Amino acid sequence: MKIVFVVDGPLDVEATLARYRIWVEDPSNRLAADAFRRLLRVDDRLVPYEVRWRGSVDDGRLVAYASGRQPAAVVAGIEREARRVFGLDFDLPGFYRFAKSDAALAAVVERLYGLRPTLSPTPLEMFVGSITAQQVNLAFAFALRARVVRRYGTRMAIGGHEVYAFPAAARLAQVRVRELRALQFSERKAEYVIGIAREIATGALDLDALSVAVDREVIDRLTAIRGFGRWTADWFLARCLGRGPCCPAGDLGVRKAFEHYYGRGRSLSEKAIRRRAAPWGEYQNLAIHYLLVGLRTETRASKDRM
DNA sequence: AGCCAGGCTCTCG
DNA sequence: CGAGAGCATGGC
Repeated sequence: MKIVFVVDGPLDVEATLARYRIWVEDPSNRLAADAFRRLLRVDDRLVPYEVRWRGSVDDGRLVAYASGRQPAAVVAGIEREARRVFGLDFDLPGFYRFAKSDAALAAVVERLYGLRPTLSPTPLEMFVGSITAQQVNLAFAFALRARVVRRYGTRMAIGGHEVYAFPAAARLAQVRVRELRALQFSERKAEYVIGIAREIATGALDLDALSVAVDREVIDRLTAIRGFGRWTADWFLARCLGRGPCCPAGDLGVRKAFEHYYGRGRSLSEKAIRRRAAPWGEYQNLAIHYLLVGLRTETRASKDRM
């Protein structure tokens, strides 16, 4: 089975997928030099696939491969996940035209041409990632999540490369708090992870309904769940649903980015950040991603020079 | 050693 | 309500 993707607008694959290299390795999203590998979960089946890329930033093509013939549901599932991981549904050309009106954005956009946000392949991965990332440093957060994947996920091999399926909600719903404590989760985070897994497994949280709900409803629905605050809801809108007009203004990284690009070294309040981002409308999500990566790569570049 | 990490809940005034 | 403590651990 083979799916060819025509990319609308520029795509810098290395920059877009860099997040899979920077911190701890993600066992369910394996990035090698030549391909991205993952397992698609369809009902009770796991289907290995890989995505390769060729061409330039401005004229790139992606091709997804799975073995043999596959039913339509599998083909559609792989296509959907790949589009998410590579950020293919973002309107980069429109954003670039818009970014010219803002000096800070214009400069960052030029330097990071072809960068796209990566969307979480599934909501559960996003939720578990968010819970682990609450309050602690990101390296530790990714390590925690990777432990969950290795402990409760299903291991398979794709062309000699080890890949884990992210654990199903039903599996995580059965986990005991003390098991996660052994993986160095705090009592609270263990409860949150098991709680959201149960909400999904039982259908109490309707993911299909959530994916089409308006932003305000998504925020209200998610923040009603224990362990889910505004920060988690905002990032879910941005990095799972791919909504344009969202602004995780409480995020530490976002606050640092606004301080750097718009505060002349002075920090902005969460309210002030929302006020500043609101006029960006549909492009808030993209703009904030560029500012975050912009600051991170700027810092890194200046460190390398020293 | 001590403070801070891409927060959230719970309690108290 | 808004502020403040507590959470658990790793890195500097």
